[in-house]
Amino acid sequence: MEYIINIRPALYNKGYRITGQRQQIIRILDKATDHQSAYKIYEELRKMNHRVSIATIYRTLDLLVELNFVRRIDRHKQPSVYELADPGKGPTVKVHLICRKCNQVQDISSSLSVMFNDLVGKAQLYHEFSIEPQAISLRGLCAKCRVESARGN
Amino acid sequence: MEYIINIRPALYNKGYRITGQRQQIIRILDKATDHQSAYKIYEELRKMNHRVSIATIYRTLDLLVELNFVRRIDRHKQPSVYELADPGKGPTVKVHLICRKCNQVQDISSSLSVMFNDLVGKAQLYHEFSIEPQAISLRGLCAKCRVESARGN
DNA sequence: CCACTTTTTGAAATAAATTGCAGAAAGTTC
DNA sequence: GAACTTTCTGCAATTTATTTCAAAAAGTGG
Ligand SMILES: [Mn+2]
Ligand SMILES: [Mn+2]
Ligand SMILES: [Zn+2]
Ligand SMILES: [Zn+2]
Repeated sequence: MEYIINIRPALYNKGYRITGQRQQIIRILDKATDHQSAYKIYEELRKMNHRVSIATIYRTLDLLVELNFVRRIDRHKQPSVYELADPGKGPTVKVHLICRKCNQVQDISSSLSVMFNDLVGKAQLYHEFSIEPQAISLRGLCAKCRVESARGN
Repeated sequence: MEYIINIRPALYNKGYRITGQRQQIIRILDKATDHQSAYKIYEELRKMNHRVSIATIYRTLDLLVELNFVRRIDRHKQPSVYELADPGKGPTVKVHLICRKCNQVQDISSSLSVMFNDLVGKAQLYHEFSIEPQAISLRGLCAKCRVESARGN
């Protein structure tokens, strides 16, 4: 909620401009309860009669990901989806389970999430590679789809 | 080495056909010491006067990934690269460090790799989600690029 | 508010990845 | 190996994502 309040000065301090488009895009992500694709954000804004191009959505999401305000969740052969990263609050790496059949995106439990973070921290130290807050996508089959594909189909 | 020997019967048993294109693509992956992109494989085969289309390369890689013979390493804004998965040999999930500046792909140490695998196993049990052997991409800055971006530029 | 510099934007072009479809090749049965 | 069935391939079309570039907007300092 009111995430825009935190991002605005952060953008400003780095010399990025506070444009209407950027604010609207952040607002959409902030209000959303589920993960959003670039195109979904685009449609949403057009519905509200805001003037944006899809290119701006992609560029803004790229920027927010680079600044670690947003995580990109990569689904193969499906458009990526995005979520706010809430820096400061807990683990920075979030793990998602992506079903390769129904494309559903599921968050991993928070305790496992903490363990993943610890491990990523170790990898960072060992390899002297600064890993950035982000989404890890684990692909596979969800319980429902596994049952379905087990019995034929 | 001679990886094709293992894949051939596996394909056959699942009703997939052993085509010249598939065998050549597997051979390229097998001989390669580094990670290969679809286009690189395409060029390689054309150089050797093999008749293939880029669409077939993509389709074959998709198939091999689905059958867990190959891992897809996703790099954002750069074509994905691929490596043989060597099922049977050790951990099934491999973690890669991808530098967002120079796009270099680095393998994680094998001991950390084992730890990641254990954790992925736990996630699989807890969420009743069958996670498939694959590549996890961790994005960030490699040591070299971090130094460079630290001093201006 | 005006003049000025720098960043950002939309629209269109381009690039990368995917898909539809008709012909070709693989596998099967005699 | 001919006839037959099924899968696969190449090509072209399409979709999705990215980039280019001139015009617009944001920020700065009168
Ligand atoms: Mn999530
Ligand atoms: Mn590797
Ligand atoms: Zn599913
Ligand atoms: Zn680098």
